[in-house]
Amino acid sequence: MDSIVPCLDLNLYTEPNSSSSTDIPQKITPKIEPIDEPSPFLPSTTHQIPSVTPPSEPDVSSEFNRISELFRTTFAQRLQKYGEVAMLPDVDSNSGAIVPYNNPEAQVANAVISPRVGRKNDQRSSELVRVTDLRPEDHLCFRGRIRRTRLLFDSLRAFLVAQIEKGRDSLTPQRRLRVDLKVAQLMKKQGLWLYRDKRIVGAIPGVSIGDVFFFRMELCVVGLHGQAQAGIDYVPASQSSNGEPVATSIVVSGGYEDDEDAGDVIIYTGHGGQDKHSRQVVHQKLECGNLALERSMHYGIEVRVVRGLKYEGSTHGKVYVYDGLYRVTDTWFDVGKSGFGVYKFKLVRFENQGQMGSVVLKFAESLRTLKLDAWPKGYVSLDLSSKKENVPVFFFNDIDEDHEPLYYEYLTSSRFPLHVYDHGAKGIGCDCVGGCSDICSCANKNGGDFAYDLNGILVRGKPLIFECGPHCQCPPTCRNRVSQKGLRNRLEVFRSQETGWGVRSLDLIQAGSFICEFTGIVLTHDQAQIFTMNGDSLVYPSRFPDRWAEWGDLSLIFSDYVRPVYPSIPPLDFAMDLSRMRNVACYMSHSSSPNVMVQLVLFDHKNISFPHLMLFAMENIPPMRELSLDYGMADEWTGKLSICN
DNA sequence: GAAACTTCATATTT
DNA sequence: CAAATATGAAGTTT
Repeated sequence: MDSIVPCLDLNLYTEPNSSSSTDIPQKITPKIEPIDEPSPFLPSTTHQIPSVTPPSEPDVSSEFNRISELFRTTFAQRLQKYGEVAMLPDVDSNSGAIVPYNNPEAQVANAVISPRVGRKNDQRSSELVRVTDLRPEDHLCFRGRIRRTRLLFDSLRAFLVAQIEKGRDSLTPQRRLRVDLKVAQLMKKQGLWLYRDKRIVGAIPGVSIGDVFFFRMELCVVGLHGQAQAGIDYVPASQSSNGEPVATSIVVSGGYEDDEDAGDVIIYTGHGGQDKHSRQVVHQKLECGNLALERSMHYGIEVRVVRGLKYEGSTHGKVYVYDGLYRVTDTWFDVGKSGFGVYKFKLVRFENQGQMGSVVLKFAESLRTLKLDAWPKGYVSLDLSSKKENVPVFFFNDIDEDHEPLYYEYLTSSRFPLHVYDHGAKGIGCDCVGGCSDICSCANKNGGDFAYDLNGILVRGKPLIFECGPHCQCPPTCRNRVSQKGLRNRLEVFRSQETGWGVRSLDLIQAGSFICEFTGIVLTHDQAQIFTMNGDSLVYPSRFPDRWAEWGDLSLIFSDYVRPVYPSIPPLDFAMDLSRMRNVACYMSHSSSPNVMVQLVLFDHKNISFPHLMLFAMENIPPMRELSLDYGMADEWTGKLSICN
């Protein structure tokens, strides 16, 4: 069962008319582009290929029409010739040619990621599998694996960025470093790239539609798209059981001028034919990814689509969004805008998939500038914080008339008992008048490092972080003030059928960045006792598990990694009263695989028993996706995750 | 806009 | 002949 299709004639793609190959002119005139290696679908006399410019000459397009026609008829002929044997199952077929995907048990076993064995040089397996019908617990398992992998990628990147920043002085010229590549390389060396032992056709288990990636390499690491640069990923002919390549995923990043992206329907340009400056300068050939995409159409193989989108706020102005599965429905040879031959592929999105992530991103972005009367129905309040936060906190409910969140006073920062501040200002802050550097006394309290990189990304979770604060001499722009500055993303409290209340963001939140504080009136142990007797429910911060330890846990990369234990702090012994004053954080739902975590921070006083509860993103959180926290509650799946590891 | 960068497929050499 | 090595093409990020 390891072959995807019965064997075909391996000579299918070699030039059938070998006698004529020596007649092909290498150069005719500077204006005419010879095709060095004619595809079998082109006429053997290639010197009639149209001139470079101008593209609009009538004989040019007619010549291309002729070639295009020939291309089509050759497809048809081949289909006629091989169609009856070369059939891969469609999604609903149970021919079994793709290694088992009708047996739920087998699917999981089949696609479980195991350490590479027996394969040399980190090569990917050529074995095609499709993973379907995941049970909820399977999905959680795969999701967890993706999550841990991405957590490692993101936090390893933050770590390396911080290291580089630290070693850099202002005199030496800045080296341009590709930290993303470094991260990918390190992870690959440790065998941490996912799905290398199977080629997955269709969805990657654990990757959801709408998942957002900041780096192209991250797509490789999670197995979504295996090419570091090329837009078409495929099983090469040499690895395929029948000698034919098969495409499994594409990235639509706008690098080709002839692409037409209408969302559900994409006219995708094949790759090749470009010069260093991404201009089409020669005709494309039907080979590599182009041929593979054509084969995927022939066999009805679904293709994953990732879109590269412009996005302000990303370090390089671009993000990648997984938009789901498409099928190739048509292909033809065309004259591109620059006048050279390009292969085109029509891709149509499968129905009944979730909304496209790229659409959600664009929608959330459009809300920035949209007039209020054009907003969707359901916005009860446009700012729960009444302008106390930097950005509005929206309140959305299109389900019922429950307006409860409106009835609380909004608290931007936790209110501690007065005695917490009762120590005088001596020895609290640093004296870095001109801005903080490595020798800053606050940095020293963190163990000699700043907890954040220059972009404000948390480098590594710690038991407690010391930020500079009101008692420091440094300016408010100091790099060591991140969580005290309040919201940066437009958050939204919303009514949900499943979770009652929930929180989501209208902005894309990058992994490792600060989201908001979890605020309330802080009660000492004794005060809390009295409250509990009155029947009021309180939140006990000590119940939040140490999720911070996961952010920046590099033990899989560096064998000498030790989990940070400094500074050691006593167990939290206070409660938070949310009965009158609260902020957006308390509406976050619980999850045992949360995308938000608690990091304790101190900045306006020095009592380590009463730190602020600051919330940071553990993943890249796309707009409109629900934020979740681990409140330390038992989870119904907890006992069933043993198949994971 | 140029340089740095990595992977992969294929071609070539040992 | 298999393994090692070289080359070119792919496109993103700084």
